Amino acid sequence: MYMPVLELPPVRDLAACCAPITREPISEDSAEKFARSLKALADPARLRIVSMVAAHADAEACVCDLQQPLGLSQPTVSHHLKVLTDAGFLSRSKRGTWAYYTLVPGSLDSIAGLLATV
Amino acid sequence: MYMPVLELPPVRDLAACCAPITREPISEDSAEKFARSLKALADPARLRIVSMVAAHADAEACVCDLQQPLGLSQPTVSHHLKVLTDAGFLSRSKRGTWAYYTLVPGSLDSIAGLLATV
DNA sequence: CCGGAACATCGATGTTTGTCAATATTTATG
DNA sequence: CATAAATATTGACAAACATCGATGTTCCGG
Repeated sequence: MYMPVLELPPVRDLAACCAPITREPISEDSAEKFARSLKALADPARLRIVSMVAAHADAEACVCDLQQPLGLSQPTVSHHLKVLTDAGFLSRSKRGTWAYYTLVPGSLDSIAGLLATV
Repeated sequence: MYMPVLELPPVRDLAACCAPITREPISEDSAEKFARSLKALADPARLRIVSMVAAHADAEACVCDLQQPLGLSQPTVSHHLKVLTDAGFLSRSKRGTWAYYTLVPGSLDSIAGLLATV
């Protein structure tokens, strides 16, 4: 009594050069999303903004606070703040004529955590 | 290459809107370097490459291994591998006609660690 | 209600980047 | 040495991006 031979899946030619896969790599979709988050951080001005916000008491800063040390125009600073906010790293609250930006708690950590799983 | 505006505006009135600084934000230089590293990772194809390399037995893969699942041309895959290698995330070793890429141990972790200090 | 202050949005511009086709380079093999 | 295979490099091009000046918008004080 013997088992029927199982048909082999249409595997690609593994013979030549490469080691087998030991686990699934991240999906195309996850890569896309993760890349979007990293892109939001991958700019010197934006990294400094995040750092400056974190360096403030209350982890809070307004545009007027950032413009001069960054050496960038006000529209450019606003642009970067929007990118960081859209990506979920900062949140905006307006009080009077000022707009205060604060770090979203855990947002940086979650990126750091994702890096470990890549 | 375009330069940000260099001239510093006259000292602004600090009185008005903002909380004091509790620690020094990262330097312009560190921001520049860190951004370069993040930029190298901030691309869907490159994240998938890193993941695919890590997913291989021996954490090693050759170009031929990556091209088809990525759905990109061979020159494009080589380009991404070069970016990741120059940034210190992958290392290359050639054996015969094949080029094997492996993860540089700790390189991802060090980026994750830097994120915490921003 | 008017002027000014803080910030956002828009439009334009030069730069960087991701991609591919074509070509060069390197290595093994006949 | 000639050929083929795997990879790298080059050149070109369109899309994305960072930046700024000009302009809109919102809010406060007189």
